[in-house]
Amino acid sequence: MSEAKRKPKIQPRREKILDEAIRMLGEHGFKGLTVQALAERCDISNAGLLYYFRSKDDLLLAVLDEFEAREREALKPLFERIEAHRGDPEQTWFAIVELLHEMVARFASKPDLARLLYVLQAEALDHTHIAHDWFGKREDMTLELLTSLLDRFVPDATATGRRLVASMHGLGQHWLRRDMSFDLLEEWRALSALVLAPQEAAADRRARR
Amino acid sequence: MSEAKRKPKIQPRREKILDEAIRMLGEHGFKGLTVQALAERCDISNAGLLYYFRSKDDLLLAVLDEFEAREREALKPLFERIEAHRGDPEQTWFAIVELLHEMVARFASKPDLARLLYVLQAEALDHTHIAHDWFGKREDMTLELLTSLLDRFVPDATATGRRLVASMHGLGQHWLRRDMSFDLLEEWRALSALVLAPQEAAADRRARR
Amino acid sequence: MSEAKRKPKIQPRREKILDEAIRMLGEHGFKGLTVQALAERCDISNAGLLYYFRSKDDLLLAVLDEFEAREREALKPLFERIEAHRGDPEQTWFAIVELLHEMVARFASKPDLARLLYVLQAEALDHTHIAHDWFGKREDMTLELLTSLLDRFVPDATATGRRLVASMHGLGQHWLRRDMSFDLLEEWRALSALVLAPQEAAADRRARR
Amino acid sequence: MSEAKRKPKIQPRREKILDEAIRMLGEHGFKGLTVQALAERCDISNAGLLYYFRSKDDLLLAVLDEFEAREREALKPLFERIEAHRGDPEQTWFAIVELLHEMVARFASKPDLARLLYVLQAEALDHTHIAHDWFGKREDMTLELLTSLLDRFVPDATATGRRLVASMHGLGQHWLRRDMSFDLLEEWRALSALVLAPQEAAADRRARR
DNA sequence: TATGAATGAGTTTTCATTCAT
DNA sequence: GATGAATGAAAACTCATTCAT
Repeated sequence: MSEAKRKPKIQPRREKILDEAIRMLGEHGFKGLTVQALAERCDISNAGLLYYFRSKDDLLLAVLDEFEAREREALKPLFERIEAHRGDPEQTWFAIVELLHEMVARFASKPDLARLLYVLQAEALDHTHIAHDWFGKREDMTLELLTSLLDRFVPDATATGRRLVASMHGLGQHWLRRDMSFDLLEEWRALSALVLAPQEAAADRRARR
Repeated sequence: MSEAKRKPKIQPRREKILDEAIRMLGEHGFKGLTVQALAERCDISNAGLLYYFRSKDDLLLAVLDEFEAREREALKPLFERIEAHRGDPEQTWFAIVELLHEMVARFASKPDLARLLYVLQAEALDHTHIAHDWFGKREDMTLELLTSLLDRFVPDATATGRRLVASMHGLGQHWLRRDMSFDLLEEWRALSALVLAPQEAAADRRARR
Repeated sequence: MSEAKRKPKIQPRREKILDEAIRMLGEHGFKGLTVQALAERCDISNAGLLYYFRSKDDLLLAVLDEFEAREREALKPLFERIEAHRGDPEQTWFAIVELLHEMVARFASKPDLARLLYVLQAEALDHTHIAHDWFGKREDMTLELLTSLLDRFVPDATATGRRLVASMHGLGQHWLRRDMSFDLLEEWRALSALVLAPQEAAADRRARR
Repeated sequence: MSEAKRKPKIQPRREKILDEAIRMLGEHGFKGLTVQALAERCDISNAGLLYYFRSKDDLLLAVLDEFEAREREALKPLFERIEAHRGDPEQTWFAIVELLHEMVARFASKPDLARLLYVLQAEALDHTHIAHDWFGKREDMTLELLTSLLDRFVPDATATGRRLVASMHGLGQHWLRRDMSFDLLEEWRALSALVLAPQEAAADRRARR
C-alpha cells in the first residue's frame, strides 16, 4: 500500500520534465515551446521548472544529451554484437544491417523521439541556434561511425555512409509527414537494401563461393 | 519615361519583401522571423510591410505560393518534354530521370530555397502550424506526380516514388547540414541511380533487345 | 480655442517621460524604478514607453544627458560672464563665486534634480553600474573646470576645486537628508566662504591696496 | 578541546554573513544585493542564510546595527579622552579635532565601510526605503553629538556641526568616486581646518593669552 | 502607399520567501 | 542548524497588430 502512495513519485521531477520536454519539443520545436506550457504539463510552476534547468537553453541541451544517452543505451548491444563478430565478415555484415534496422525501429516505436530529432535538426540549421553545434557534432559522429563500420565492405565508405544517413532521415521525416501511414520498417528495409545493393551483391557472391 | 521612373524600383516592393522573406524564413524559420527584422531589411516600416501582407501568416502563405509558382515555372519545360516523349518509353524514362535531377539542381543552385523548404517543412510537422496543410498537400501532389510518371515503368510506383522523395529530401538536408560541403548533384545522381537500379536494369534489358 | 485643445499635447510624450523619469529616478534610484511604474505615471503602456527608449538602460542615459543639457543651459550665462570679465581679476572672482552659488541655487530650486544626481551618483559607485562611467567623466569635467577657473587665484587649484566639489555635494545631500529643513543657499554661502577664505583674504588685501 | 573544534569555524556563520554583506551592500546597494549571491559567497544555501536573518530586510538592519556598533567601539576611546579633558578647553579642542580625524581615518582604512555608508545613505533618501529612518536618526545623533561638543567653542555650533558633517561626507564620497586616488586624510585635515578656521583662530588667541 | 505611435498579450528570467525534512 | 524543492509576484523586454494620418 505504501507502494501505491509512492507511485506518483516513482518518476522524479527532473525525469518527468525531460520526458514531457521531449514530447513538446517534438511537437512545436524549441521556439514553439514555452516554459510556461511545459511547466503546466508537468504540474509545476514556471519558476519551479527553472529550478531544475537554469534556463530554457539549458533545458534544450539537457534534453538533447538525454536523448543521445538513451539512444546510445538502446543501441549498445548492437554495437557489441558487431564487435563480437569482428572475425567473421559475413556475420559482421549482418550485424551492421541489423544495426541500421534497429536505428529506424527505435524511431518507429517512439515517434516522439523521431519528431524531436527532425524538428530540432531543421531548426538548428540556423547557425545561431543554440543546438546548431550539437547537431553538427552528432552528424559528424554518425558519419564517422558508419564510415568506419562500412570500411571493410565498401569501396567508398564515406559516400555509402552519407547515402544511408540521408535516406534514413529522409524516409523518417517523410513517414512523419505522412502521419506514420505506412510501414516505416518495411520501407527502410527496401530502401536500405537498394542503397547497399552493390555490396549485397558482392556479399552474395562471396557467400556463394 | 515611365521606365526611367521605375528604374530605381526595378523590383517593386512586394517582390522585394517576398525575396527577403524567403531568405530570412530559410534562416530562422517562421517562428524565428520577426516582422520587424524583415521590414528593416526591406527598408520599410513595420506597418508598411503589413500593408502588403495583412498578417505574418498571410506573408508565409504568400511566400509558399510564390515558392511553388517559381518551382512550377522552372520545372515546366521538363514536364513538357516528358509529355512530348510520351510515345517513346526510353526517352520518357530519360526525361523522368532528368526531371529528378533538375529538381535537385534547383536547390543546389539556390540554397535559400532549399533551406526555406526544409526548415518550414520540419516546423510544419506541427499539426497546428499554419503551413501544415500546405506541406501536406504538396507532399501528396509530389507523390502522385511521381507515381503517375513511374507507373508505366515500375511495379510498385508508389513505393518507388516514396523512396525517391525521401532520399532526395534526406540528401538535400544532409547537404545543408554539412554546409554544402559535397557535390549534391553528383551524390544525388548516384543515390537516385541506386534507388532506381532495378528499373534501370529493366530499362537496360529493354534497350538491348 | 484651438490652443486650449492643444494644451494637453503641448508637452510631447518623450519630454513627459523624461520629466517623470527624473522625478522617479530621484526618488527610487535606477534599480528602484520600474518601467511599469514610470509608464503608468505617463499614462502610457509599458510597451509604449519602450517605443521611445529602447531599453531601461537607454532611458537612464537619455535622462542623464537631458539633465546635463539643462544644467549646461542654465549655467551658460554665468560662464559667459566669467569670460567677459576675463581682464578684471576682481570681477572674475566675483563671477566665479556667483557661479558656485548658482550651481547650488539650481538644486535648491529643483530638488528633483538634486535627488536624481545624488541618488544615481551613489548607485553608480558600483563599477558595473551603467552610469558609472558617465559620472566618472562628469566628475572629471567638473574638477577640471573648477581647477582652470581657480588657477589664477589659488596656489593649489586642484585641491581647492576638490574641496569645493566635495563640500558642495556633501552639503546638498545633507540638506536632502534633513528634508530640506535649512536654508541651503545661506549655508553654502557660509561654507564656500570658509573653503575659499585664504583666497578671499588675499583678494581683500589686493582690493584694499 | 572545544577550542580545537571551533578552529575551522573561527568566524561563526553569522559573523561571516554580516562581513560579506557589508562588502556586497557597499558594492551594489540593498536593491542590487541578492540573497542568492550573498549566500553563495558565504558557502551557505539560500534558505540557510535566511535561517540567520529572517528576511532580507532584517539582514539590512542587522548589518546597519553591526556597522554602528563597530563604529561606536572604535571611536569609544576618543570620546573618553574628550570626557577626560573636560576641564582643559585646549586639550578638549585637540581631542575633538582628533575625533573628527579618526572618523575619517576609519573610512580611509576600511573603504568597504565607507561605501556601505554612502551607498545605503543615498538609497535611503527614498522615504519608503527600509533604512530611511535609520539614517535619519543617525544623522540626528551625529549632529547632536557634534553640536554638544562644539558648543563651548563656537557661536553657532549647529551650523558648524552641519558644515563638518557635510564636508566630511562630501569628501569621503568624492574620494570613493575618484577611486581613492588621493590622500583622504591629508585632504580632510586641510578641509576641516578651513571649516574650523574661525574657531582655530579664536582658540589660538585664547592659547596665546 | 506608407508611417509613427501605441498596445495587449506573452516570454524568459529573477528573486525573496516558505516549508518539509 | 541547514537544505533542496518549490512558488508567487514581478521584472524587462518582444512582437504582431492596429489606427489615425
